[in-house]
Formats: sequence, C-alpha cells, structure tokens
Amino acid sequence: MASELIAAGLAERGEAEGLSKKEVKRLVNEEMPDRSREIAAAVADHVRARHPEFAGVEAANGYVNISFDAGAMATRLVGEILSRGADYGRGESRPERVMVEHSQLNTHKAAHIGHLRNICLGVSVTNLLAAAGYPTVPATYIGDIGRHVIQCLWCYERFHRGQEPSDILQRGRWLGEVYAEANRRLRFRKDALDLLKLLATEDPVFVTAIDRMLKKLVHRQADGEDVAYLLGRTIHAQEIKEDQLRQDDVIPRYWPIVGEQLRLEAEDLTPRVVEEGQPEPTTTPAERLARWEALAPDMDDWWGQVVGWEAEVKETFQRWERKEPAFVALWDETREWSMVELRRIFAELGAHFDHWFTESAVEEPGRAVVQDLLARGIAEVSDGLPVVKIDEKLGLEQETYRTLPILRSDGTTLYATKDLALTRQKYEDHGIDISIWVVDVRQSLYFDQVFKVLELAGFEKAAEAIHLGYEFVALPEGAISSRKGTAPIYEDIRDAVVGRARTIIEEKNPDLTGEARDRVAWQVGIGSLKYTMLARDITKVVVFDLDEALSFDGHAAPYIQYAHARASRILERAELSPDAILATAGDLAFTGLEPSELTLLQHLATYPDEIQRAAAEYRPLLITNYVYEVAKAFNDFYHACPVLQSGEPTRSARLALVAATRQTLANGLAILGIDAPEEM
RNA sequence: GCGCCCGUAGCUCAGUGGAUAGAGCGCUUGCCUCCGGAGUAAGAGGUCGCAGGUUCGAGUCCUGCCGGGCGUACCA
Repeated sequence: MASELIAAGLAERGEAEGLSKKEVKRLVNEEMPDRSREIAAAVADHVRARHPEFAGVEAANGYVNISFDAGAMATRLVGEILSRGADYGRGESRPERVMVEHSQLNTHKAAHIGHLRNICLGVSVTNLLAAAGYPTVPATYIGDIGRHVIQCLWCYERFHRGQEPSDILQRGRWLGEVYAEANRRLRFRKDALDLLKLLATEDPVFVTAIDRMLKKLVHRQADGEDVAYLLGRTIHAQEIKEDQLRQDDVIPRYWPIVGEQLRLEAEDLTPRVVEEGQPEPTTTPAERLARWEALAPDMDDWWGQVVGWEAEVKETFQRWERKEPAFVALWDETREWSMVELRRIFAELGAHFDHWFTESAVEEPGRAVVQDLLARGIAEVSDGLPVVKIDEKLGLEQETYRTLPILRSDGTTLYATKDLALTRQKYEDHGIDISIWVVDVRQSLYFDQVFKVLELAGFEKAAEAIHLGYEFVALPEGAISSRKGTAPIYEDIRDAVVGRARTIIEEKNPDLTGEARDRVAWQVGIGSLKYTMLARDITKVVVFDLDEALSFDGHAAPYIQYAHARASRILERAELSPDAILATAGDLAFTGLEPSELTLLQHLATYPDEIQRAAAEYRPLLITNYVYEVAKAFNDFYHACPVLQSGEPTRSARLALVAATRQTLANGLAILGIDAPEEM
C-alpha cells in the first residue's frame, strides 16, 4: 500500500519524470519506512476513534498494534479450558476416516533405536489427527515372513535347535541374536573381501607392503595366478571377486598375513600424513585391525562353508513355499516368541492398533495381484522375474519411477508383492478415505512405485496415498545396521533411560519411594526418550547419542513434566477440587495482569490452532515446541506471581490459571504420547 | 548420471514472507527462611553455505552453484 502511495506522490510532484523504473523504485524504497510509519499512525488514529471496545491501538514501526481487554479475554479462555478439560484443543469432527500405518516391526529380529522413531511418530501423528477431529484407524504391519525370517530359522535349525532360553519373555530377543549370527555367517565372504578392498583403497602402508605379504603367501603354497590377481587388485585399489580366485582357500591362507601387517600398522604411533591426491581415510589403523580380528577366529571354519549355507537358505525358503507342515509349525512357534515381545513393546510405548496386518497374510493375495498384472500386460517378465517397467508404461522420457520387481525369480515374494495387495485391501476392506504410511524416507521411491503401479492397474485411490517419510536414525559412529547386530536394542536404551530417571529421583526427591517412584521413573525416562525422537523435524537425520538422551536438563520432556508437576502441587496445596475451581471460572477477576500472566494466557489461547496446523502438516514437532513454550511461560509466571499467598480475588484467578495451564500441558503431552506426572 | 533431503551461535536444533533471527547444551557471573532449584536472572557467542532473482520487505519463495546424506531391478 505504501509503495503505491509513494509512487503516486512522486508522479504527482513530477519527480519521477525521465527516471528509469529502477531509479523510481530506489526513490520509493527510500521513502518507504517513513511513509509506512505515517500510514500506520493514521490507521491507528482511525481505529482508535471508531472502535472503543479495543483496550489500546498503537502505531509502532509501521505496524498497528491492537490490544484487547485482557481480563475479560482471560476469564473466557480459562473458563473454556477448564470446562472442556481433556477436550480442550480438540477440533470439530471431520468426516474422513484416516488410516495410519506405522510401527512395522519384524518378528525374528530385535527392535532397535531406529524403530523407536517410527513408533513415536506414528503414535503422535495418530493422536494429532484424532485431536484435529478425524476418526483415525491406527494399523501396524508386522514383518513375520521374508528373507530375514528364513535366515533366522535356517540358523536356528542348523546351529541352535533346543538352545532357546526357557523364559518365554527372553525368546524373542534371543531369536534376534540368532538372526544377527545368520547374517554374520552368510555375509562372511563379502565382509572379508570388503575389508581387503578397503585396505587397498585407503591404506597406503598396506599397499606398499603387498609384495612382502604376497611373498609369504607364496610360501604357503598359494596358487601363482591367485597371487598375481591379488597383487593387481590391491595395487589398483579394486574389488576382489571370489569367482576370480582359482584356489578356494587362498583367502584363509592370506588372512593371517594380512593380520600381521595390520597389527604392525596399529602399533606404529607415528602420525601419518595424507598424501596429495589420496582419499581421506574413513577408518583408523585400530579400526581396520578390529575388523580383521572380528573375522579371524571363524576364517578357517566358515570361509569354505558359505556357499553351502547359501544353498541351504534357498532350500529353507522352498520349504516355506511348499508349506511343509513341520517348517510352518516351527515358523508359527518362533513367530509367537517374537510377538510376545512386540506386544509388550507396543504396550510400553502406548501404541494401540485397530488392525494388525502381517506380511504372511498378504503373500498369496500379492501373488494374485502379480498374476493379474502379468495377464493384463502391465507387468512383464524381464531377466527371469516379473517386473513393471513403470516409466515405459507411462511414456516418460526421463527416468522417474524406473522399474519395480514384483516377485523373485525363484517365485518367492518381495516386499512389493505384499504391499500391492495390502494397499488395495486397506481401502477396499476398511472403508477409509485417507491412508498414511509412516515409513523411513529411504523408501519413498519404492512407495511412489507401488502406488503408481496400482494406478496403472486402474486403482485410482492409490494416487492419494500418503507416504509420510521421515529421515533415519544414525549413530555417532555411522548408520545403524541390524544385520551386523550393532544397533542399540530398544530394551537396552529403555532400561538405561528409566534407570537414570530413577537415580535422579532418588537424589532430588528422596520422599518418593516404592511403586510411585518406579512409575514416575518410567514416565520421565520414556517421556524423555519420546521427546528426543519427536523434537526434531522429520526431514532431519537423528544422530542418536545415549549420553544426550540421558540428559534431562533444558529443552527436554522432564522440563515440561516438571512444570506440570509444579502446577499439580500448587492445586493440591490449595485443596480445591477441579470441580470447585471450575465452579468459580465464571466470575474470575483477572485484574492488573502481570506480563508473565499475559504471556502465559496468550500461549494457552493458541493451542487449538497449533493442533490444526500440526495435524495439517503431520508434524508432532510443532507440539513439542508448543508444550515447551507453555512450560517456559508457566515457569516465568511461577517465579513472578505468587499464587497461594496472594489475596482474593487474585488468588482464585491465578489458581484457575494454574489449573488451565496444567490441563493444556497434559493435553499437549498426551498427543506426544508422553505421560504427565503429578509429582516427580 | 538422475531424483529426494539437509546446510542458521562452538555443539544439537527451532524459526507460519513481516518488527532488533531465537532456544537448549557448553562457558562466565548471580538467585534456595519465600507455592518443589529437574528451576531461574544476566553475559559472551551469527557474512542464516555462496551468488543471482521475485517482493515494499527473504533465514523463509525461485534459479544456479558449493558441501554433506540418502535412494536409484529380484533388501525391507
């Protein structure tokens, strides 16, 4: 508005004549700040004259600030919060039923820190949508079949039959360990060759020592051509391929020689200078030695067996495909061991589901979808397996959706086989309008593919499917790998966090004991864990650091819980029931409000809007920020304004404000799935 | 190569096109005879990756670069 007025003014005065557009604009910009202030002042005068109901109208720096009668607003707001209680912030009912699929845990595999982010997000997004007014249908999708299950059961039958712990509660976790071992066995050759490749690429000392090492290898009757091959590959920093080796045990013979060299390098403490043009090493000599050592004990025994094991796993897969009764029975039994554990984890974290989908249940429907796609020419067999060449089908020039394999060449099912069927089922069998998948962002291309294939097959609803992709959880030392068994297990982290909370309670609140102390330790520990998972945008990678998770100071759940506990304590000491406070809410006298009271009231007032916005954006983060702001505003108020010692009518008004704050904090925390303790 | 994401204080992160860019951690200095100190007051700390553009106004939107992460046909 100001710019138009200024431009008009310039033209009127003839000052813009003969000037270029740019020069006019410069003149306009120069006048801008002053003009804005003038206009703001004029608007303020105008409003003040005509609207006496506003408590104040002021022009400031080009803005018009309008203030209201805070006391009246406060009475109305606090009354509304107290009367609506747990429903304060809840939006008007909406017609669309929303399914939220999340917490896709696997049986036969341990739940780790990475899964925790998914569960926390899924639970809070579900709560958020419900609070915004949508009927929600939470669902989970359990990975109870697939390669990981087959590998686990192969390893169990082959090496551990009858060794399972007698405690049924421990068996799920134990199975996860068996799975990790299966991976170590099956990946053994690859892990060894990967290390040799790494040494060739980033360890110049190792490469210079290659002649000496290979001379030793020759002494151990190694095949001449293999030695030459190793030499060439190492010098040129290339991958060693096992099918290029003539003598199958040449690597086991070579291994001790490699180890001697790595030990020498690890013991040499003189700092190494990276030469110009050489890649920066990603590992230290000690780490490289550790990787060698991890493989060394099993080298002689395992190396020769890996090929046979792989064949056994394939056969195990076929036993599943044939539905061999003994094998299916074993699957069923072990599956239940894991399910016991999964149900407990869900209960601990407050994840409830209306539907439990399982991969095993959609294998056959998935096969039917594949047959249908093949029959209709949407899918084709390429390189021996059914795929959908999506870009080609859509006539896209640029690679976009690429190609989706929908069944393995040996006829076993893939994740895609099952998701194709499940996606249809969700809409067709469960009467939902909106469907959300809470899954790691690394699978976004995959979901685009699945949805697009269904669209190609004429299933139009697939176009509206929402993949809520969040960034993954990494560790300070790098990516999580459940295959290597390096991922921190959920239960260990939980125990650490709850244990720490308990220690702090014992130190800070020795009066709290017994069952109450244990309960609060749980609420604070788990709450803190959830908060760290949620208080980061889903577009950001979380680097999980246990020390940080164990820190309960500052911007963290306990800060908010503490504010809630403080508020609870004040109300308790006032010896007024919630009903009694509510009864007074109609005629509270908020007079002479302190700045901290105003700030607190303003925060409380925005809660319903925060819910709507957070729900529209699927962002629990906004609620974590919000409850923190409220807790902060409450603490300011707490320090600035005495409640119990104040005289009437301030005392009653402030008590009601404390009650309203407590309610709002509890409601916000509930959306995050975090408990609000009365004491801590 | 192509696609997606990230880049804001020493570190970890907020920031809805709008006023002087904010928190926490860490560091420095204060506050418990007072409703619970898991708290609180203050201080130091910023070329919002770089360069253009749109706009009265850009950390925010657009384009191009730079740096990092992830994905990219029989893993899930």
